[in-house]
Amino acid sequence: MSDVREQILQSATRLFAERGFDGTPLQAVADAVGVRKPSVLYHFASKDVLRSAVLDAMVARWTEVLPTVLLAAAKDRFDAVLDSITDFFAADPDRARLLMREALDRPDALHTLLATHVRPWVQVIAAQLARARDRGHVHADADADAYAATVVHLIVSTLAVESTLRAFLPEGASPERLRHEVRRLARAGMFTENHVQAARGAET
Amino acid sequence: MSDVREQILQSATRLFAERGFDGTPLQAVADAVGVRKPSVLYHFASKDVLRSAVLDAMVARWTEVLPTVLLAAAKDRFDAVLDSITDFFAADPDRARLLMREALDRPDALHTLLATHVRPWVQVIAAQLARARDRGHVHADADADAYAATVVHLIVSTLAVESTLRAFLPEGASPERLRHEVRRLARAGMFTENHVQAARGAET
DNA sequence: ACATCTGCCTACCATGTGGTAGAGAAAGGG
DNA sequence: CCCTTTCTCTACCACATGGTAGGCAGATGT
Repeated sequence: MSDVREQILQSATRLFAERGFDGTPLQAVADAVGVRKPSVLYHFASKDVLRSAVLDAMVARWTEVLPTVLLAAAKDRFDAVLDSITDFFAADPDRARLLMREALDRPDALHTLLATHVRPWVQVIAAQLARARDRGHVHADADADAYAATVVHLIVSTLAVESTLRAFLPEGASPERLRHEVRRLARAGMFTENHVQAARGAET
Repeated sequence: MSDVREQILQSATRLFAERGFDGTPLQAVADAVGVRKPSVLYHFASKDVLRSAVLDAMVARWTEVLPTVLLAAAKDRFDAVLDSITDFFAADPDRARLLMREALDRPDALHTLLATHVRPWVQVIAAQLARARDRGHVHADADADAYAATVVHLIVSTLAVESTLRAFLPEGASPERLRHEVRRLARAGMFTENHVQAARGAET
């Protein structure tokens, strides 16, 4: 495909994530790419089409990466699943910000998109927890579906607003502390005391 | 104060939370109140002033409610603190959405605001955890500051995008399951196995 | 009574917005 | 070689936006 089209998608993703859809004029996208506004509208018939394309591109990369997550999950290695999700969004925080913005701007649209493309994979985590619970490794009162949803949301939303959250940490603290604590919370919410250690390096 | 001024603040809060600042023309605020656009600009010199006023009003209510939280914290009742925060944002999800939007739109501005007005209170939670840890009631590897920041963020962000998160739950599941699981995660992240039960109803 | 102030209005303006029309360069295909 | 297709451009449009100017009714203080 055209190189320009790809650049537009890339710049639009960044700008939408940073300033929001309503806060980003097409002119800004055009400027970022180094092209005129009508050229943007040549590749994407309307601003709304561009928005969909940006989202679709992100979902596409997500479903491209997910087999890895699934593979890890198949081995029942909890941390590998957590890492895959974290890495995907940490690799480009625009993704996390974009998702949060969509959740706020168009909850229904994102609800549909998530239910279709992402929910099956989130349920992998839920199933993992349910299996482990049956074996008595985890908290008996855990709600598998809600747990998986909450943990994924916690990872994504924390990465999305990391810079703001640092307001609660001592001056100059590294954001690593937040990410580390998110992992600890996710583990502590799943495994009972005796199995936290075991889960860390190897299997559940 | 003028009744209209109050109504403008109220409508603007709701609209900014729902559609975002950039997605809300002053005309929409005026319409919601049943007044002409210049009247809005009479009470608030510019749209940006209105934005600040909306945020300030929310922070004001927050610091109005917080003595209750502090009181609860003074008694070291963990759940009471959790409840106070949850209730404040659940009472009006616009607050949660507004905060998340600000975190995305103007991270630096919100960072400053939080560091000034909210951080002291979040540290109450951190201190609570630190104290309990010293007594051996909680996970030894917990990062008090990061834990408090993460838990507060988890509560707020979950309420902000609750409707979207339900995409991960079975059709027709109640959002209560999410809120419940958030609580369970917060507890499990703080207390060691033997003390979770104790913390639930009474003291740490 | 008068002047002043408050609060809301109508009318207007400059600018920015998403989007269209249509010309022209470049490249490929017969 | 010419015709068509692809892509980008200039020029433009209708409209919404944040904001201003100034008038006008009613309350208030003297």
